[in-house]
Amino acid sequence: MDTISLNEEQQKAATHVDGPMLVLAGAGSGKTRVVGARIAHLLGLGVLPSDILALTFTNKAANEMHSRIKLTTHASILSSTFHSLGARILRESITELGYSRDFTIYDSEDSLKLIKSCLESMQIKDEKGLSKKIQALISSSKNDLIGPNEIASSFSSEEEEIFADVFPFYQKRLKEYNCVDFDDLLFLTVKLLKDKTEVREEYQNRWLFILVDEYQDTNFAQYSLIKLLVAKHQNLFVVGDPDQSIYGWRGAQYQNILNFDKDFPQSKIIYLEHNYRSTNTILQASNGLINHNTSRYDKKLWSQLGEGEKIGFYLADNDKQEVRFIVDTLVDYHINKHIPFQEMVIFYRTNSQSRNFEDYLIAKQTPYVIYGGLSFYQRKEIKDILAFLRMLLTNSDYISFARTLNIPKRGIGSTTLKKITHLSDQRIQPILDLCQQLCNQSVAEIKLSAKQSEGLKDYLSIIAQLRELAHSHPSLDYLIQETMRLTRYFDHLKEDPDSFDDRKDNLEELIIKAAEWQETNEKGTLSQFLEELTLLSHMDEKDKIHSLKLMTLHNGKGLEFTVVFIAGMEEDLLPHINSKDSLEQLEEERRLCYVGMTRAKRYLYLTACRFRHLWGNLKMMKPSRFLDEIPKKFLQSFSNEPSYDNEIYIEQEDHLPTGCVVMHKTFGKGIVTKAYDSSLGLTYDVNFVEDNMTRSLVAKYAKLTRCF
DNA sequence: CTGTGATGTATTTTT
DNA sequence: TACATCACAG
Repeated sequence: MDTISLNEEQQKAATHVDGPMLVLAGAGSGKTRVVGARIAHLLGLGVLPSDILALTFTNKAANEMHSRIKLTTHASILSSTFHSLGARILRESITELGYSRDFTIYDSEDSLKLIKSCLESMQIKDEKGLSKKIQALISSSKNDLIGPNEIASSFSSEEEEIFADVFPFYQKRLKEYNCVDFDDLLFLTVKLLKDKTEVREEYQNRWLFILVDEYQDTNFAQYSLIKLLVAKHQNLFVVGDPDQSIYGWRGAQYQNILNFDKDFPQSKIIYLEHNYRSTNTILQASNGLINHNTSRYDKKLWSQLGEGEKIGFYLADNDKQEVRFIVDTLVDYHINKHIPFQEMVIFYRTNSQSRNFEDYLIAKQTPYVIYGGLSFYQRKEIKDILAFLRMLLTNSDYISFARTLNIPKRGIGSTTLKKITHLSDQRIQPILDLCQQLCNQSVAEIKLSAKQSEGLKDYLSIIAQLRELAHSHPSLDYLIQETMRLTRYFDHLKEDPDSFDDRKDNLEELIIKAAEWQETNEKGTLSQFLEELTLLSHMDEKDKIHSLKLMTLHNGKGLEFTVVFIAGMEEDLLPHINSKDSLEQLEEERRLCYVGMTRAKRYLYLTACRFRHLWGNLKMMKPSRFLDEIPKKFLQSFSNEPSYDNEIYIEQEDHLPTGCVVMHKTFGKGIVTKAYDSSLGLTYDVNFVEDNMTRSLVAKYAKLTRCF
């Protein structure tokens, strides 16, 4: 890669060789190029590709880095996510911790199921989302490197008390099943490196140059992993931007980036402030916003790309209108300004906001991709088949066992499953071994009906047949087809005719993906295939070209688009209602907005609604405070003026909840039965006491007063 | 055991 | 709204 087209600061970073370096890279300052150039520079000096490790947060970023280097230098370096690196180290050395090397990786869904089963065994009722709260507590505990036996003994809530009991139990079960969860990939790896000297030294010698992208988003476990790996050679090169730290809720500590010079006293720091992406308007508006954060180092991003267009602001009456405005505008840009759809993005705070867009995009026949939500590999039918495949590699993975046992229906329901689990747990006997035993001889604790016994035999025979097949190294796609054939999976799917076609398509897609994977990974094993799929994220799915993209603001990090829309710029949505408790959280919301804005190259639009459908109700929204924080001179309003007096309308407290008692001048007392959005605006159905009639009344015309 | 409808309950971001 | 769990009937 040529370093000639780099600016002075970029060059300094790219030609750095020994010792720790921090590159504070503002949005759009060309950090990807710098990292690529620096690796190329190292290789040019004779550093071996195998000496270099590049760490990222998503597989997408890792793959891009890998191909970038491959393209410019023909060298193949190890470019990996933190989690994949953890998996790699554990596959080599986890026996030191008493697990076996063929462990299974549980995704969040699997681990939640395990937590639920732990709660059941401990006879704790899973109500009010307890299991999910426990899951979050376990996750953050592991990310803070606090193990199940190191939990503090004072608790601020009942949940925490339960968590303290469940965590050790959960972790014990994971080990018995020879499984690790996502967080274990970091937690156990750090534990391994900390506790086992030989293992630590081995990995400290393996990579002589380590690069980390998005350093501001590292949590304590990731930070510790890095520190352990570079302890010997100290050749650490990190890139990041504290203003783009948006994963605090997941344990990320942007202080890691601010403390870099203290952690690594010999370090050099480079500031990249020349922005090559956005117009000055977009940049200054973004700066104006982020300046409202109190705890930040001042940074002055500048651009030479000229002033550009003003930032568009549109205040819609309701969410439907917002969607129409955004999509219509994007289509207009496509047709009249000839901007390709893949250069456009719609950002929003929460995944649920994507639904309205999807409906309208389909209606308008506009090509789009939604990132997030349920990813391909999280779909029920895919996970079912993958769970069968997992059973070929383990006798003890209870979650996959429980998932597959009754497919197709064998008359073995939850009661029997519980009995089997309980006994397997008591005896510390792998679940499949116990089932084998149940088939061959009678076991006093569990009596099976003839039908159940037959069913269990059938299940075990399917697993045995597939294992034998797998032994003869068939292609993955054939193995998957055989799994579906033997389990008569399509028959199972036909029980729900509505979803059958979709699910069948997805499974066919899975077969194709497996075949493709096999082609690119000739020596790849089933175990590697499954691991890779588990560690994929939403962003890793293939780009659909010529499509406009929809995603949450979180998923926008690291991307850039010619046209950017940020929808739902409303109080309680952005900043999100759950993030308003503390200044710290509020500032993270502001950074999130900043990240969204700085994705834009040329055109940026912010939109908000006066009313929005939220969990089945119409709710009045206030424009986001962030809009006020952007200097007015950069904004241009496209808002439609409502026919009624907006001021008065806004002053109105909130809309009337269903079920509340209201008074009307002519009809008297009534009860609100429904609130909805008609063509005339907010409308209520009111059932009046006097004549028991329900009338529809438009809020802005009918004067309804609430009675308490 | 399994399927059904009622009932409750949570709606932030994800490797 | 929409999803998950629960209670109950077949």
